[in-house]
Amino acid sequence: MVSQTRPRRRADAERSIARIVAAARARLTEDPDATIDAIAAEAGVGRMTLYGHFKTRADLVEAALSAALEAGEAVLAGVDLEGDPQEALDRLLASSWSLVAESAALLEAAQGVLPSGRLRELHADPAKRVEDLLRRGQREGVFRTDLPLPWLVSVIQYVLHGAAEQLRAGNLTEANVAETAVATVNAVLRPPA
Amino acid sequence: MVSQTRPRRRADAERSIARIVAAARARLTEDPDATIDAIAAEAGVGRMTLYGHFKTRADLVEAALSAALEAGEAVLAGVDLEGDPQEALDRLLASSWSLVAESAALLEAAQGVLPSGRLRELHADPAKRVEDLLRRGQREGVFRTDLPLPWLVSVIQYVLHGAAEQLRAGNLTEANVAETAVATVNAVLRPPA
DNA sequence: CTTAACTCGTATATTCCCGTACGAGATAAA
DNA sequence: TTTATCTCGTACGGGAATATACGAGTTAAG
Repeated sequence: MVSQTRPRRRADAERSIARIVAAARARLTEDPDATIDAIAAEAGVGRMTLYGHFKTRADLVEAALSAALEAGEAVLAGVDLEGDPQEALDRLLASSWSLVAESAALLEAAQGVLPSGRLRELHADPAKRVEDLLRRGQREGVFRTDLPLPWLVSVIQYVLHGAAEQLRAGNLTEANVAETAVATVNAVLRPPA
Repeated sequence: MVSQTRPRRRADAERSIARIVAAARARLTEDPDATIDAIAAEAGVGRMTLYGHFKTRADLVEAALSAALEAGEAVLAGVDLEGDPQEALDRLLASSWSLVAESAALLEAAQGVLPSGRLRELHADPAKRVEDLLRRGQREGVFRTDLPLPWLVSVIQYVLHGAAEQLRAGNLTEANVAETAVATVNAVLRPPA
């Protein structure tokens, strides 16, 4: 998964990096412009330690985004995408909606600091998995075919991102946010009358 | 419409202000963190001239947001919202989707610099108009009632904002963006089977 | 135990942006 | 034409954030 360029790395360094990346994911998700200071503080490490592992801000953002996408991949890999596409999508969203929402937020955070090519490259694999499922659903007549596929994928992201936002704002609750998001996505994908 | 605190203001000042506000709307819509320099440059005016009319960044953002919302109000006021709610909404979106998308973007830009109370206050009127239409549609059985009304309003914003974004990215074209956005919104509001 | 790796504080350079001050020149309004 | 307003350049100060430099103390690994 992670590039193993340096064969020797001490255990505490490994731990620090993990905590920094976790902090970056958390912090950047709720504020795309979060300071390096803030991330270091949330990770419980000195700012200089952080710079020891990530020379530039872009490095850190990319690491956070990669970690989130890898986590997403791991979850997606564990979901059964066979059978009825509608139910498969429900399963997928139920188990990964928050991760997808996080990825979308990080993607936005990375928009400015990473070259757009690198961005698309990182995001290609997870997007493709959703895309394939939607395509199969379209073939089987379960999902609408009158709108561009990439648009449908984007709308799913917008909805999940929005759901996370409304949850933070207190307009949705932990109890109903997943249900609401899933119902909305299903409505978007349903073929028109 | 606009407060007339200063009875005497020269015509060229009036013109400058108009150009600055227009530039702010355009610039902030596509980059919420746009620099005052950039806005002044796009307005074709010196930075100091800008400061002559807007003492602080918040003032400028608020002016831009107000202008966009007023423009939206003007358009909304000209749309016939009576009759079948579904068709009324289609009319409304067709004639104002880009303005709503712009307002959403500016709203996001203003999130950090304006007190949230002032923000809600500015946004209350236009939002209410859409909300009323949706409510009427719900009563008449045209729109779904199983999801919270504020959520539906938010989703409309997300979709329109996303459509504008995809248009900028080149994934949608001028020709199909409105149609796509409207179809998506209709799908969201349609009662479930 | 010895070494190399890691942590982390302070200090500093740099950059970017906001906002203010001053003042000279251009222009609209009377 | 006279006057007040407006434009706009240059310059300055402050603040925040990124990134580097140096060095002393701490800790894992052999």
